[in-house]
Amino acid sequence: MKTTAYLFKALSEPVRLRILALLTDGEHCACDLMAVLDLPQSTVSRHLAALRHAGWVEGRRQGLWMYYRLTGDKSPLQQQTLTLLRRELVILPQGQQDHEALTAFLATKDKTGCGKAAPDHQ
Amino acid sequence: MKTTAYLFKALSEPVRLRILALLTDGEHCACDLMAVLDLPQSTVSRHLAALRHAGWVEGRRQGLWMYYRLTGDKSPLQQQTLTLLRRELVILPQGQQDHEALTAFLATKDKTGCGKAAPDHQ
DNA sequence: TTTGCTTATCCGCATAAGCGGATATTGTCA
DNA sequence: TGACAATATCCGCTTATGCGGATAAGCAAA
Repeated sequence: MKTTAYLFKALSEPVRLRILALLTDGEHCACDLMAVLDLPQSTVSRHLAALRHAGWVEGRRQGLWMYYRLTGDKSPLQQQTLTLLRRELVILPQGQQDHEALTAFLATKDKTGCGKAAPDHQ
Repeated sequence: MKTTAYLFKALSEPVRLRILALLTDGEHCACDLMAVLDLPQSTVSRHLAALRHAGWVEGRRQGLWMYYRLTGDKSPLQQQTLTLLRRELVILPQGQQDHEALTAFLATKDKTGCGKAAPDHQ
């Protein structure tokens, strides 16, 4: 019962819901999330840790970058809850805004650096 | 997003999950819940208020007693989440214990009083 | 090894949330 | 009305949680 409560506690923060929504369409590195959420690095990292401890996401290190994605084999409760949540988040304004902000950021992003748009050579 | 988080926050407390589980098979008055949960009246009342504010349960006053039940028309997200949750809670030991404790209490309960077993006339 | 970049953790602080006894409110019945 | 029962709210307290700057740790390339 306590662990079930813990599962939902991880979903009780708007920022964490936004992160889950962003990870719905694949893995992203922490700095991309920072850019979209527009929050300090320590804050984003802390929320990612919370989601990881509750088993919602998992991280993969590749060089300097940490790539996060939704956990592969979740419990049935988690799997099904996530399905519901996904349906909910895509229709929320914030979810749509974040998604657009992410694709916009990725399009202009400097692939060699992180958390910042590509320098403007023009 | 904030309101969705608020929805899940209500589910992030073991006591509140226990209450939801107990209400799964119908409405019960607050004092019955107190007896099963074995918690002070103020604590139970507070958790019931939290569930009510988040829209998970609704109360109906009948004389002195307040009868609580799962909300009739919930949002789709709530409805579906509750379905998942129900499946989870019935297989948890605590959920089964509480359920047994409730039926046992109701069997011996003094129908005219509340929160206490029937006086033993023997 | 040094430098620089990304991420994780630490720190002090502020706010939120839980607790349970005490009190207030609401309703019943004599 | 007064006494009592059930519930809600208030109170002071403690603990949990979030915040963001500062620092530490991990990694790559010079």
